[in-house]
Amino acid sequence: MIPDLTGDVVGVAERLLGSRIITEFGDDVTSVMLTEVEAYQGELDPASHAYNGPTRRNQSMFAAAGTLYVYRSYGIHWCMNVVVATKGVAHAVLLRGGVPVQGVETMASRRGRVDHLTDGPGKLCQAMGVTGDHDGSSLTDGPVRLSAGTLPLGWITEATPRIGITKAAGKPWRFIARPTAREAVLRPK
DNA sequence: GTCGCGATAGTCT
DNA sequence: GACTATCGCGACA
Repeated sequence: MIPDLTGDVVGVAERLLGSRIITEFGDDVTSVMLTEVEAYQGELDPASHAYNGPTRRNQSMFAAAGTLYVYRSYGIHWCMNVVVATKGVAHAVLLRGGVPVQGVETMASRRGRVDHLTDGPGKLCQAMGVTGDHDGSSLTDGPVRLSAGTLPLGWITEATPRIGITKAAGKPWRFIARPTAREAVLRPK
């Protein structure tokens, strides 16, 4: 079941915390619970790739809600976004990180290490095997799927300024989920 | 734990 | 030709 992607992209981003991303390539199945996302308001948002209108790179951002947008960052990393809003409106939620739920060994194999598997946008894509080949695919019935979910009890969410950008950096459109101190024992290392 | 820095290549101007 | 929605490593605390 795909989460509700209607309404303002900022609200959608916050609601996506706790949802699961699932990838399935042959026998390799991985899933991650989202704990860090950012909202981008397309052509209204100077920090968005879509601010200057459609280009070759960002065209799938203009597709309908539930489309996957994958782009290359710094020439070497892949980053994935969930496209929100209607066709022609380039709102999207950048998936920055999560905690491994399923397929940990597969992710460790892809990453070449056993820790810090999914705690950054580039790492998340590498661990889950997502590349530019999947740009524009459907999150409902493609190899990369989005499934509704909720955060564990005792987890809190907070809004902070976005990271790693130079324009409109002050908008509190980055959402992070984390255990409260009492639940910190559950926190992955 | 935090901070600084270099690598790297696709995309846009 | 410049820029980038990052990562991983080493230094230091």
